[in-house]
Amino acid sequence: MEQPSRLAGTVRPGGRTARVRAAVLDATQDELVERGFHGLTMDQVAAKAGVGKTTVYRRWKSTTGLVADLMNELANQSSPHADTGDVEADLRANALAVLEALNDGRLGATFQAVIAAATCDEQASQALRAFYLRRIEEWATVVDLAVKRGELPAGTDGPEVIRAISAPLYYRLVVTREPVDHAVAEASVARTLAAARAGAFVTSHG
Amino acid sequence: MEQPSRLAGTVRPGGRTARVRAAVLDATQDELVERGFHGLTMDQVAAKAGVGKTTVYRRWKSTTGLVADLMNELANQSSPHADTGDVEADLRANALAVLEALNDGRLGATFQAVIAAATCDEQASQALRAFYLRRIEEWATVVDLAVKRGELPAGTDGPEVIRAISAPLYYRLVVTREPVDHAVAEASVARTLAAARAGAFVTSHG
DNA sequence: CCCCTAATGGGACGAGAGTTCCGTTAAGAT
DNA sequence: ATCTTAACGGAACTCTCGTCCCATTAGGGG
Repeated sequence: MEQPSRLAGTVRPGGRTARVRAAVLDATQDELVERGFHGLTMDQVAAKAGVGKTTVYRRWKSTTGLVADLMNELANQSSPHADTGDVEADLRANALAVLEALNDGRLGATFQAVIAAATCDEQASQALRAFYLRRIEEWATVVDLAVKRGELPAGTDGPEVIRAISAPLYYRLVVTREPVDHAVAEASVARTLAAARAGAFVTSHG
Repeated sequence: MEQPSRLAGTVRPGGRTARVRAAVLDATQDELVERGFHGLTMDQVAAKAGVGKTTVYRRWKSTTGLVADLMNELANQSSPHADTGDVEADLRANALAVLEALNDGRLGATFQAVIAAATCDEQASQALRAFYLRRIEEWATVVDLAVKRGELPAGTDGPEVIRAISAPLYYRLVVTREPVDHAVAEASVARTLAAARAGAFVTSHG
C-alpha cells in the first residue's frame, strides 16, 4: 500500500542490483559517445545493457537521471593532486590531467553530456557542481603548499587559481568550440601563474 | 519534380515569411526560458508561434536547427567594442556586458540552450563558434589599441585576452554551476590584466 | 489588377518513447 | 535449506513526436 521510502536498488545493493547498475551506466556512456545527450533514450540504454527497460525507468526515471548518476559515479573516483615541490609543475600536471580527460573519447563525451543535461535539470546540475567543487578543493592544496614555500604571495586563493587553470580549456571545448590542445593548456598555466605571482589571486578583504 | 536548390523561406523573404520566422524564433526563446533545450519540441513552438507545425518542420528540420538559427540571428546584432582610452575600463566594459547577457533571463537561457545543442549537433556548434569568434575579433581591438598606447607589451595576443576575460564567467555558469556575479567579473578583469602586463599573452614564436 | 507559384496549414498516418500490469527471479535473513 | 520480498523482465497499451499529402493563402512580377 505504502511506497518504499527509499529509492529502488538501495535496499538490496547486492550482486544483481550492482551488476545491473554497472551495465546500465556503462551502456549510457557508450550511447553518449555515439549519439550525445540529445540522442540518449531509455530504450536504447536498456537494450544495450541487456536489461529490461522497466528496470531502467524504475531506478533512474529519465535520461537526466542516468547522466547525473553517471557523474556521481565518476565523482567517487578520486584524482589526487600532484606534489612535485614546484607550483608550476603541479599546475601543469593539473592542466594536463584536465586536457587528457576532455580529449578522451568516453570521458569527454560524458562531460559534455552532463553539461548539456545540467542546463535544464537540477539533479544533473547538482551532480556536476559537486564533482567539480570536490576536484577544485583537492587540487587547491598545491597552491597552499606553494604559498608555504614562498613561491606565491600569502593569501593567494587556491580554489580560484585551480578554476583559472581549467576555465580556458572548458571555455574552448563547450562555448567557442575550438580545439583544446597542449598549447592551450600550457598557455593557461603560464597566464594563471603570472597573475598569481603578481598577487591578482590574493583575497582582498580582511 | 526537382527539389528547389535553396531552403524554404529564401525565395520569397517578404512579409509573411519574415513574420513567421520572427514568431517562431520568438516562441523558441520563450520555450527555452520555460523548459530548456531538452524540453524544446517542434510541436510546442509551432503552437506558441501560432503557426502550422508543418511549416516549422519544413524550414528548420529539428530543434537544433531552431536554436542554431536563433544564434545566427543574435550574431547579426553587433555589439561594438568600448573605447575609453584605458584598457582596464575597456576590458571591464566587456566583462560587464558578458555578465549582463548571462544573467539576463532570455539571453542566458538561449546561450545555455545553444551550448547544450552544440554538444551533439554540428549546425548548432558552427553557429556558436561563428558567434563567439566574431565577438572576440571585435573586442580584440581594445587590446591592439592598448598596445599602441603602450599600456600593454608589444605582441600581446588580443583575441586571447578577450577569451581570458570571458572564460571564468562561462566556466562558472555552465561547468561548475556556481553563481556568476559582479565580483567574478571584476576578478577576471584584474587577473587577466595582471597576466597581460606581465607579458603572458605575448605570442612567443616569430 | 491578374496570374503563377512559393509558402503555409490542416489532418491523417506510422513509429517510437514512456507507462502500467503482473508473473518470475534471486538477495539476504532465519 | 527455506522463506520472504526486493528487484527484474516481458508484453500490451497510450500518447506524443515527426512525416506525408493535398488544399488554401498570399508574395511579387507582369
